[in-house]
Amino acid sequence: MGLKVRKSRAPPIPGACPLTECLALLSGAWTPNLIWYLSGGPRRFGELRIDMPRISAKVLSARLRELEAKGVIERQLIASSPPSAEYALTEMGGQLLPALDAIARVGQKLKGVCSRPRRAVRSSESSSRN
Amino acid sequence: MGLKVRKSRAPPIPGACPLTECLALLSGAWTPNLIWYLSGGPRRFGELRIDMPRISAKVLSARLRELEAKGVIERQLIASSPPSAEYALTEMGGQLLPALDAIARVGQKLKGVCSRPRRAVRSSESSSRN
DNA sequence: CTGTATCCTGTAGGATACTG
DNA sequence: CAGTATCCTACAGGATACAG
Repeated sequence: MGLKVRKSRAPPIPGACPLTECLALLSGAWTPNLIWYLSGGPRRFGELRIDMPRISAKVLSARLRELEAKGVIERQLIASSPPSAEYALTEMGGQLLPALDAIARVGQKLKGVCSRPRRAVRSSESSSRN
Repeated sequence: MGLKVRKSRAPPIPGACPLTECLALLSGAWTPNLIWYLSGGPRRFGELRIDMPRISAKVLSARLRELEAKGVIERQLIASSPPSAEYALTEMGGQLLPALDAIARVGQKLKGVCSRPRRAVRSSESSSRN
């Protein structure tokens, strides 16, 4: 789809405009959405798969690794049974949100209405998961 | 390059988050930069090729057509010899700038410094081009 | 100069199957 | 549940050549 703000094979301009590098952080068709869904708080692998039904496990995994390597998100493995993993934006990742908000805002103005992800609290939030 | 916020084959989420549709406007590896360079005012085909040395004529042409079809930019053919064409952001296209600025701002904060495109006025600006 | 037409390649991402 | 490994395809984009 759209986001094709992805890691393009052909790097546009050497070191020209400031868009390039920042956009590189968002490369990958799913990356912006991924960050978007993490903006509401930590999220587990499986939950992200539900948030983005059409993403394949392979790609989700790859994007998460990339973003982790770039310092945009953090992974926390929870040793439990079944094992789970939580992903959350780092402080740096949070700095990307204003930009995504701006994009979303334009999207709203240009067409529809929508709000930041405020999904229900995880079902087992206050109960037990360990 | 980065944004690969491009036209992905696999549309992320059906109609979920507001990012998707707006990002679709920016699809294509060069699109964000293209809009960026047009933000400083009307620009000719050849000038854009200079702004983005590594883009191929084919792709530049394709992106321009797409953006024109989407109502983001306007094309003005100037019947002169040699013939020239000017591309400029439409009002709608201008609405995308805040978002791009936000992205650029984050890029700056995260790494370097850069400013909006303020290239020199076209050489023949005040001279003759009929 | 402003494009368009071909051809070709790299690679992002889906599907599926399997592991810890 | 949380991933990894393979395989495969679709398509974005570069190079080149040509056209108005």
